[in-house]
Amino acid sequence: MPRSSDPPAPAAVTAAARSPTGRARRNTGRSVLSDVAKLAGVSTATVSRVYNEPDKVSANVRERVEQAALTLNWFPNAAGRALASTRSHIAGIIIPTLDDQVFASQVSGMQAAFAARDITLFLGCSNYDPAQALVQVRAMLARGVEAMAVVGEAHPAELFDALRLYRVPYAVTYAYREGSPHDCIGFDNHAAYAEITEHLIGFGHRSFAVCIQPTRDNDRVQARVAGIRSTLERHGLAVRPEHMLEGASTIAFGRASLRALWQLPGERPTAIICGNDHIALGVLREAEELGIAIPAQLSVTGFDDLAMSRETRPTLTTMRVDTYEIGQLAARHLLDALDGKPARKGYRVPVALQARESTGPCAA
Amino acid sequence: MPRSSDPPAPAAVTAAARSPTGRARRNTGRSVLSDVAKLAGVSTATVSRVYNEPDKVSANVRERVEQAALTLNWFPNAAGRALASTRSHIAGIIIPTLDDQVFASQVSGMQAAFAARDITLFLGCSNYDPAQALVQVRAMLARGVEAMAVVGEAHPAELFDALRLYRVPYAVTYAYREGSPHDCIGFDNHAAYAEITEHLIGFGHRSFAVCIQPTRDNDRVQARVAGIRSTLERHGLAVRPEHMLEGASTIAFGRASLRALWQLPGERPTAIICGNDHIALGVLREAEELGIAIPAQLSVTGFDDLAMSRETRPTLTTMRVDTYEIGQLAARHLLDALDGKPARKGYRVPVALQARESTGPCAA
DNA sequence: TTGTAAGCGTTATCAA
DNA sequence: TTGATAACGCTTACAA
Repeated sequence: MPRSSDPPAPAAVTAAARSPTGRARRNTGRSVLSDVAKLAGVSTATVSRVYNEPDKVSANVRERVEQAALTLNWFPNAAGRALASTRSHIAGIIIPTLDDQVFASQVSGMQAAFAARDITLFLGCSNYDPAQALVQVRAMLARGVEAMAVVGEAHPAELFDALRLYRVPYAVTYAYREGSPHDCIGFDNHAAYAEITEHLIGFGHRSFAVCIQPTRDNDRVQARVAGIRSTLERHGLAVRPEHMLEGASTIAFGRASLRALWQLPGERPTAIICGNDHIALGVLREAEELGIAIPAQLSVTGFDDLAMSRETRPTLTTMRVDTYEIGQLAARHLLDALDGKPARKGYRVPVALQARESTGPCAA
Repeated sequence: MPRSSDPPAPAAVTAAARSPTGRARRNTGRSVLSDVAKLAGVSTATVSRVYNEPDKVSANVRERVEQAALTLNWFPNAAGRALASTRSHIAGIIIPTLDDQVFASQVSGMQAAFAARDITLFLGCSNYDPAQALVQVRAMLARGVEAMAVVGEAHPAELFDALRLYRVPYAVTYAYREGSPHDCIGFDNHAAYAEITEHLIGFGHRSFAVCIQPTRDNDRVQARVAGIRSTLERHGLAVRPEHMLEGASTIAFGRASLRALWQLPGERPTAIICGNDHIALGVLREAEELGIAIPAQLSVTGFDDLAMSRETRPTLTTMRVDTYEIGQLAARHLLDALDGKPARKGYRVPVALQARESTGPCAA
């Protein structure tokens, strides 16, 4: 066989490299397992064992093989390995976007936990588009992922169907919902926003505005809005339609929202519940500009507890969530599933309200 | 063959599934290409063509194959495909950490650009540890990545040797250095900090402090410090050793640094150059606490131009870098290399100084 | 345009 | 403990 690592051979070999009807052998310059076997004077099976079941090989042989591999600069090819075994050592995660720190750190947590078990992570971003998420999941299945994590439940049924059809263990992250058909690893968005709402109602607020991310195709945000609504309802309250604003999770949206709310005719809200700290920071900033006293005239809440939120004047009341931990827990949950361990249905990760200066008694 | 998708067969088949000396056929319940071929009544080659060179197949046959694939719920297995062709359709990127937005958005840019060409991205985080970076690169090579991006040049020689040995096109991102042996796609850290320093010198500052990330194993930060130093030197100036502070890129480090600097005996700096906006935001915040007037008493600069930096009082002078674009450019550069297009040595991405309120004339 | 069959680099079964 | 070899699921050179 005309391998680069073979001993020098007559030119005629080139012709012999062609099999009767098959194609010519490719010459990549890369050594393969059989080269190592030849150099070490053992069979391919033995070389394989050295790397997969080392203690089934005598120390002497093992050393010879490792030496040979080193000289030839060889390491196992993952595609070949995946094909021959049933394991790909690949897991996948689909997140909406890396531009949001909460998802980035979730990926970070999964990555670390999987790496400790020699599993590499395929990353896909759906850009909040269910269709893209489905495409990405299909691509990952084709790549033979052994496990998958997807953010949220708001995905096409085909997505979960495919995962089940191919028996790939998966977890829904970031969101935890009682009664979900999936293994959820995250927090209860509904409860978290109910808690925020109660916190404000406790201060005597009765007129609320909400500045939040787009609800479309986003079960987490929908749950949050539902949490706010049902809590208010229990107190005989509701958010006026014109006080319900959806937009990007940016400082700019927060600023624009407050300005718009303040220009509206009629009664002004005394509390604004924001979809995250970026939006809330924008509201705080615009309030300063408009001369609105916080919390005297207006209470503001965020979500995520960015480092910045402890530093603003006034400091921001928000909810702390450990997304890195969510990633780690999800990875461990999936690893357990791969190990055939009895599976828990999921984990509810706790959130912690950080009551700070931006919320206070209602003046009105 | 005992495939789940095969027509019902006599029980005897189970025995026949064993080849004379080989192992039994695996029964995964998953259809494979040959199942599709059988169902469509064509050869395996034809099925393959339908997906790889569709116009070499008659419309009639193509339709039959696609129908069969649909019924069997089949799609090509990436490992098999990678093994048979020479393409894996995988690229890799190694970044220090996802916790820093600049790297997260770089990954985001690469991901998008690669996805448009049907290439999936393997993600690795080195946690600023050269040894981990090397391990990750090796893992990616084993997985058959077709191209790689690594952040920065400060990596073990073996890392780049391995990449070259296996002829995997790679790019060094985030940093651009004239005369680098690698294809660099990023900005010139040295020049960027030289520009910041000149900006401050132009305001008459002569006593500087630097609050920056750890320089160890980090060529980008080293280049920044060198940029500051050489610029000062040209003006006969230097940073006193006690005014040179290294630490995490956090608000907390910024705050602690300013407090420490202000407690130091001797002449105080009139300008502080920070390694990024987080640190600078901390300095700004602590200055407010300590009653230090900015920029009257002290000028402060950041780096990265976070959205927040436009919103603080005073607003922060900083440098804008488009890291998402760096990711996109890197991906395109690597795609060009894969396409065999004439390779540019790299790209120098521009940075733009955002002169804002936190810098001004030196009062001293 | 379509079919045949070797070959991609491993693992795993069975026999020695 | 080690070796021989089929099989993993696909692509591709060549023949038809």
